[in-house]
Amino acid sequence: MKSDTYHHGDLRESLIKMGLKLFNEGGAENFTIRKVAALCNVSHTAPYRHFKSKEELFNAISEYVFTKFQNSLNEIVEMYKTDPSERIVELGKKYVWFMVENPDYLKFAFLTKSESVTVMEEEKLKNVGYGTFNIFENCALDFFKSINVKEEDYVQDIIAMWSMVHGLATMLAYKTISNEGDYLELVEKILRKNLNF
Amino acid sequence: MKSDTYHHGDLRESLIKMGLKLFNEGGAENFTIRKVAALCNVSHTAPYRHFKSKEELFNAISEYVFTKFQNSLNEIVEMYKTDPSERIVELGKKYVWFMVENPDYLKFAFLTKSESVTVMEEEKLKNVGYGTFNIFENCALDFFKSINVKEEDYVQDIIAMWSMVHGLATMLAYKTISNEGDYLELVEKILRKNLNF
DNA sequence: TTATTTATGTTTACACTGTCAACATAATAG
DNA sequence: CTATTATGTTGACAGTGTAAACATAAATAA
Repeated sequence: MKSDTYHHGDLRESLIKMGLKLFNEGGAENFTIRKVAALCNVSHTAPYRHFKSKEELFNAISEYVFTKFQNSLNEIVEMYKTDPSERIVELGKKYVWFMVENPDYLKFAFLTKSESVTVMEEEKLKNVGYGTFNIFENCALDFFKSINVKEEDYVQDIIAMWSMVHGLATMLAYKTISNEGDYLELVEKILRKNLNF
Repeated sequence: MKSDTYHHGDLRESLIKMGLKLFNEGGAENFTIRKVAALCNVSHTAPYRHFKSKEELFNAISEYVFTKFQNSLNEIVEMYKTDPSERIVELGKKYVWFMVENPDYLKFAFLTKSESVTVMEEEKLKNVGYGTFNIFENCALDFFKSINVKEEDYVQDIIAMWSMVHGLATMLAYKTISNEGDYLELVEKILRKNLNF
């Protein structure tokens, strides 16, 4: 695929991966179009043939990361297909695990500059947000059907459950609470106790 | 206090407030030392007499914001001194309210670039994080004493409760879930139901 | 095949950024 | 009053995002 020729061969993909690498290594400040280009052995304006702006590259990376995240969650969904309650716990654990193990991925994909994206981009970001939320939502609905819960409480219960998972994940990832030791055990205990299993 | 003289009079304070203003208006990209200086009617290097670097100004703003946040929470703590359970709910509501109403404050104070701060600064950031957590923790302990909860479950229960509050707050602030309508009512319902009142 | 269009990359240029060094002025201490 | 210190300004520099003009390879039409 790659060659020593004038053309790179797969620059778009490389830019995304090198951009992510820079991000993970040195944070947002290290994420520079010119550095990304240099890492791809390409002139500093070459990226503009593939992305209209730094922000567009950023959004592409965001999409790339979120796809990975969602795939990771969907693996769990498949794996525990036959056990709705176990699935909820494992999904929560996976969610927390991914955030803790990839804090930079999410720091930038989830939280950074959602205020400076255009309306369309914002819509897309919201969707990836909804994406992971929806995966959980569907599993939660399955779970609720498997036990006895009043229909009208579905939405609030789902929000409550996911809030806890999401809150745990962000606090652990950002070290608001310590994540030394076996944090997954902590997560599991908390989920089992509070999700009424 | 202010004057038309060579010296500004209260530049440090002004830099913090104008920096915050820029941040809230246009996000991180709008937060530029030179713009902050311009807003204070001062040359573009004047800020360096008060802050060693952009990051130091950033941290000062962070501290300023978090102090406000904590004061806001402590008001609730005082107000509901005699009612431990009500206090928990109101504290959670205030937390969510502050995050939703000031998403940019927190987006930058809470989440941005915790990877690029020095060890000492990181320690400080963690402390402000612990700060709000501790306010809640103390109230939660009061509450647990007022009802019957096994001692050994304190820690996990507190984490669970606060995870939900924090998760709700971030999801609402970042619009992962819609915050149209009366979101505080939603928060209150969820808290009351899940905090076993 | 050859010729032309399109996709992809490079060079150059510009305004803007953070920050340093040298200098200027005001406030304060002796 | 004078010297020191705190605070501000000017000018410079390397690094940034990005637009314009140019170059080359690849794809397509003839």
